[in-house]
Amino acid sequence: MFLKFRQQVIEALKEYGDEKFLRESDHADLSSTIAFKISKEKNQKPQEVAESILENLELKEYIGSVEALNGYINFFASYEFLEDTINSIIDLDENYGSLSIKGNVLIEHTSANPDGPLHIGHIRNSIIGDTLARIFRKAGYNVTTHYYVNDMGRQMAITVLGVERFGVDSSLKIDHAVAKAYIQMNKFLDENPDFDKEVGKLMIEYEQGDEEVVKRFREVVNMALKGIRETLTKLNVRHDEYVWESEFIRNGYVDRILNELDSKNLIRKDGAWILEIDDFEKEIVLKRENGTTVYITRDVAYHVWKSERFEESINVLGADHKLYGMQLKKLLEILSAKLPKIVFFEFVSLPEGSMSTRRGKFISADELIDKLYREAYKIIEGREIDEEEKKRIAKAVAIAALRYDFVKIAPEKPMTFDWKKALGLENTANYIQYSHARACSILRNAVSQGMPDLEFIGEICSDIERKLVMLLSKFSYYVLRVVKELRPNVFADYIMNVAITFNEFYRTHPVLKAESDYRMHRLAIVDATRIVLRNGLELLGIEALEKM
RNA sequence: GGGCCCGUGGCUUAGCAUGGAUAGAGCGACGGCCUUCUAAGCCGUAGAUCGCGGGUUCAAAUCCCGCCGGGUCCGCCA
Repeated sequence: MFLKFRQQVIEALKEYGDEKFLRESDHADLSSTIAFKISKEKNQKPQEVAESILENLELKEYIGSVEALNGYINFFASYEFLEDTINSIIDLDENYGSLSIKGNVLIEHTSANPDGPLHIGHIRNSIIGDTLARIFRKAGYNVTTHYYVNDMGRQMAITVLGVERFGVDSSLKIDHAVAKAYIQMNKFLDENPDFDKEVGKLMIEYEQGDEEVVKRFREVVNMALKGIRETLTKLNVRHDEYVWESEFIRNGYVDRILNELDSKNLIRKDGAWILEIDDFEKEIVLKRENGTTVYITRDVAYHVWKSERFEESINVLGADHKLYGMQLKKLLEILSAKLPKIVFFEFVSLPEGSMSTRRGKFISADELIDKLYREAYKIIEGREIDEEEKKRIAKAVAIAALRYDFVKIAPEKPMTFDWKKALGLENTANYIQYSHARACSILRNAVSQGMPDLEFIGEICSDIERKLVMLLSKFSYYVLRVVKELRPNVFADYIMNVAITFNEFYRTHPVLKAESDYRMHRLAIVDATRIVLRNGLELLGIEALEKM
């Protein structure tokens, strides 16, 4: 709805309606700074320019009033806008906030090596990727999500050998058991450098598609994947497909792109196959001297494959892959394939330094989820709710806290993990869930008292109610911002603001005890807020609990 | 050494793209609020040289240059 208001403001401003000068502000529902710009060109005072623009404005139905103040042109929404906002939220219900942008988009995220469990760095990727996928769907896109399984690397050969040599510890969750074998095998390799030959041999055999070896890889990769998938499910993260990189060797795409590059005379073959392009600072190896391909070769093939099937694609990658991302795009450009948009996020590190699966230095997502669950359970332990319900709530609260803590931080900010902060449950996500539960509670009580019709009345809105309704109107505006900016944190922030403003309303505006018109009016606001919070939490992959 | 990213109250952080009206929020601290729709809540108070220095501008957290601190990349690794 806010987008409609915004559109009307742009139209009203006519030749001055450049979006670049529109600002959200505390002083107005929308304001334009265009007068500052023009005053410079015309050598007039901003306020005078603003006033003269004001005189020629053509107001639309959703613009209630306009003022020129300190050089700003301030727009205020009309009662009609407020009423249409509340009515459309209640009418559209779970569809409120949707947009109708069309397009097929592929979102690839997480894609952690199947050599152990997901750790808290991986899940930053998962949470950003999954939230983007949800928001893109809300925006109208046809979204497919992929987990790209790196089954071909050196680390996988080591993992396979590790599992075979040391077995899997059945007392552990399967992916943790795989990591244990992987760590042991790395240690073994450090102590027995000769054994490295075996690793190389296995890699070659796997790439050549040796049936027996493929079976061995599949078994181990699937073990890790099974555990990883369980973790992702707990996090409410689902991938439509798991795409194995070896697939692109087997289906001919790797050969295809190598031939294409070769036919352009871009490959120097001196043992290894090396890409020759002048404008790049580093040479890129595409095939090792032993004939096996490297990661980027298969990944380029995968992206060419993507490019043939999807209109757009988005990758979520750690910031350590920035140079890699440029190399990948460069190659795709040469091959005339569509380029992915890449969302980079900075590292999650531990106070003592960065994480490493190989060295066994990481905090697993499972461990964090487990500890959060126990914290959440402690809070409701003593309450009179049945046991199953308690567990369900504790689980939802734990995942909410976890997802929100990650999604709220702008991707480009580095994070340092801190147990004490991570386990604090009396803030952020739970506050939003709590606000939603509160709204539900009011509505439940209203129903039990015989619910009247809901009827929002623009004229009787208090300042706080008005502020809340304006905020509710901005849902799709923020959906659109995330789609354009690929920064899901701005949506997380928006939902938090709705919750904060709702609580401000809750405190100062009795609903059930209010008199006739006010009661209906406020119940409509509560219901609309409930819908916005619920739809918003859904986009964040957080369960909107009705009771807490 | 070169590239990229980050640096905003004690802590975490929004705002930076597109310069503009008092730098917004949460945690923590301190003081208060449960005979009133869920206290996982609410109210109040204290707390900021927006890393440092220059520049552009009527106006800079925001743009430009230099520097400092932290991270990261620069593999026939993935």
